[in-house]
Amino acid sequence: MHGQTVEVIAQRILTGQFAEGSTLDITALQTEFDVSLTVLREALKVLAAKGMVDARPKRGTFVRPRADWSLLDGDVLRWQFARSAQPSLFEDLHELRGIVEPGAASLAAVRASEADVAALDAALAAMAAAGTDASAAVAADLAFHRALLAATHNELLVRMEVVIETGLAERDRMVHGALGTDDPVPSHRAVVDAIRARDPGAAASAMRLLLKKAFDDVARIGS
Amino acid sequence: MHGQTVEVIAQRILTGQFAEGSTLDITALQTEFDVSLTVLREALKVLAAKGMVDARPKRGTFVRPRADWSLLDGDVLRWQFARSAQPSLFEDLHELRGIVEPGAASLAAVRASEADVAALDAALAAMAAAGTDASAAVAADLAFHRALLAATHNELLVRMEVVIETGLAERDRMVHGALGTDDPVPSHRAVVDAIRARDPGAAASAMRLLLKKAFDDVARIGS
DNA sequence: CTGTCAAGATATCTTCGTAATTAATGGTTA
DNA sequence: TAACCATTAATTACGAAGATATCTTGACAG
Repeated sequence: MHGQTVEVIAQRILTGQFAEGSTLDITALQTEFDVSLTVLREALKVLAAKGMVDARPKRGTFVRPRADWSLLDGDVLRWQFARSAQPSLFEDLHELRGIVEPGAASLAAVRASEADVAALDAALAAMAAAGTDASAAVAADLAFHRALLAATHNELLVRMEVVIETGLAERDRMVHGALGTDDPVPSHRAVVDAIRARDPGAAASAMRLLLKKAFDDVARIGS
Repeated sequence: MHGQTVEVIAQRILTGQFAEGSTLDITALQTEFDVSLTVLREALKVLAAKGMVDARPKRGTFVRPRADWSLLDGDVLRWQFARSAQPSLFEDLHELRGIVEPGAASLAAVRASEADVAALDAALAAMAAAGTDASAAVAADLAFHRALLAATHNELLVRMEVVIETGLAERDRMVHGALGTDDPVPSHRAVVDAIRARDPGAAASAMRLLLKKAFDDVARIGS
C-alpha cells in the first residue's frame, strides 16, 4: 500500500513546507512518489476528509487554512508529532487534558458502574505490577485513563481518548523510559477512591493533582 | 461530485443500518447509486479516514467497531444529527460543553489579549443587536463561543468549536426559532466581565451558569 | 484417525491509463 | 458597460489489468 504517501504529504502541510493556500503540483507529486494519479488522488481524499486540502476544478488542489484542519483527529495528532517534537502542541495537549480529565473524573464519580470501577482497579493493579517495565507502565497508564473516560458513559468524552493517548505516547517518548521519581500508583488510586466514594469534587481534585505531577515530571526530565 | 454518496453510506452506518463488523456489498452499492467503482471507492476512503470502515484484500470492506469512529469530527457529528435527532448524543454534547467551556473561560481569563476581549465585546454587541432575529442571534452566539475558545490561545481547544457549533445548530433546530424566555446578553456579559477582570474562577462560574440556562431553555421548550 | 503444514486457487482490494466533466478565463458582441 | 460564448486547464470518472491476503485442498506426520 502507498499509505506513506498520505503521511508524507500530510507532514509537509503540517510543517508548513506546503503553505496554507498554496496549490499542490499534482504532476510533480506523482513523479516524485512514482505513483499513479489514482493513488495520489485517494491520498488527497483522505487529507480532504480531515479538512487539510480542498480541490476545485480549474483552480487546482490547495491547502486549506490551518483553522480548518481536524487537529483533534488521531492521525493528524500523530503526524504532527511524528517528524519533530512540537513543545507548544504538547503544552496545548496537556492543557486540554487538564480541563477534560478532571471533568471526566467528576462525572465518573456520579455515573461509574461496578464494572467501570473494576476496570479502574484492574488498571491500577497493572500499574503496580508493571514496576520498572516502562512499556507496561505506559500501557497501564493508558488503560487507566481510558477506563476513566469510559466510566463517564459519555460517548464524546470517550473519544477524547485519542488526545490522551497521543499525549501519553509523546510524554513517553520525551522522558524516554525514565520513570517518574515517585510511585504513580497512589495518585491514581486517589482518583479511584474518590470515584468509589461517589465524591465528584474529590475526584476532580485528585485528577488535577495527578496531572500536575505527571507534567512536572516531564518538565523536570525534559529540561 | 457525488458527495451525497458519502453522506448516505455514512448515515446508514451511523444509524446501524450497516451494522458494526458487517461487510459492505460493493457491487450492490455501485448499482444502487449508479456510480463507478472509483467514485464509490473514494467515498469509502473518506469514511476510512474517519475510522468508520476498513478494507482488506479478500475479506472485503467492513464497518469498523463504533469505538473507532471519529465522533469528534465535524462531518460525523453533522451526519449523526442529519437524519434524526438523537437525544442522548445531544446530552453528551452538552455535557462535554459543560466541561470544556468553563475550563476555556477560566483559561481565557488568564490569557486573553485586548483583541480577544474586543472580539468578545463585538459578539456581545451583535447579540444585543440581533433582537428577535433568530438567525442573527444564533450567529452571534456562535461568534461568542468561538471568540472565547480563541481567547485561550490553545489550538486544540479552538478546534473544539466543531462540537460547540454542532451543539448550537442542533439546539437551534430543536427550539425552532423560539427564543429563550429571557435576554441572553447578561449571562454572556458576565463571562466577558470576569475575563476582563482576569478572574478565572468567576469566568468558569459565569460560563457554567450560562450553559445551565441554555440547556434549561431547550429542556423547557423541547418538552 | 487426527492434527499440522504447505502450496495453489480465488475473491477482493488496489492500481493504472484514458476519456469525460467542470468551472474559471478572455475575447466578442449588443 | 454588461451579457454571452468559446477556450482551456484542472478535477472527476471510467473500465480493465494487477497485486495480495485469505481460504481451500491435499498430503504428511504423529
